[in-house]
Amino acid sequence: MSKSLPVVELPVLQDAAQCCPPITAGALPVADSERMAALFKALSDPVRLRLFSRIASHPGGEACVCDIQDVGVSQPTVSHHLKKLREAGLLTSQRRGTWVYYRVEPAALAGMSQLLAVPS
Amino acid sequence: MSKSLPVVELPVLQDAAQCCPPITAGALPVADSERMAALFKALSDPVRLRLFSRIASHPGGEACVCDIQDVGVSQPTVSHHLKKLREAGLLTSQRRGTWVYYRVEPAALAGMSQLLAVPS
DNA sequence: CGTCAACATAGACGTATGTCGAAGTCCTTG
DNA sequence: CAAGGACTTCGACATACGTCTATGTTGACG
Repeated sequence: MSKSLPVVELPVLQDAAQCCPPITAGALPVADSERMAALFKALSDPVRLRLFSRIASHPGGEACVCDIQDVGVSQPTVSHHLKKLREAGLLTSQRRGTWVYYRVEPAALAGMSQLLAVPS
Repeated sequence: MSKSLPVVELPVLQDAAQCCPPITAGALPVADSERMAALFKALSDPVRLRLFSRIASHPGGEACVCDIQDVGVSQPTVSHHLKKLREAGLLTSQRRGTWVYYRVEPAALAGMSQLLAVPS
């Protein structure tokens, strides 16, 4: 356990991109519902959603924790939420020197977007 | 408390439709993050997501509980999940005779879709 | 009016979640 | 090598959640 960050781990994602047709197009199979529900669960906390939005909208497409950690909770809690988002496959992280940078995993975002796409 | 179903109640929704620009466009304000997180939370359970998809894709745009209740959990649990989805503003319900019909609230779906829209 | 079917509510129970303070890891810099 | 900053991990805690069985409520129909 002396090794450092796993760097990446997209358990849910896999191929969430071409995962699912729009939810209005047909009943979602069980397996897909579990994968997609895990993604939505990652966004189901206000603090987590704000962290995600800050990273997604950050110039350069990435942000270090120090850039986004003023969200009203303690720093360990921020770290905990970022871990959840990473484990869900919504973010990837990379350490560069002193700082750890997070960026959005485009395929995961695309998967959710596609599922919730409205007919027109 | 002898009255029947409230029929509708869109607490979160309100104007979730024109709520938020894409998450990639800027940091989400606290209030918006709370409203949108509540919507995602409603979809964060596999059973609930499947119920929602069944209603969303049902011919005529609506479905009675009897049409969709075979999702592997007990009938009260189905009822509980539908209530959660309704309270979140994702569904509306209407009793007609013996059956209760659920349909998707388009504005709520549109709000989430818009928030998760990808740049492309 | 009695009965049945469709659905909702109540209550209980185990588990998951969000939060914090304290302590640990890892890298930089003097 | 010592010190400090940037994060993460650990352990504890209160609360929320998903599920069930049992019980209500509501409307249709004989």
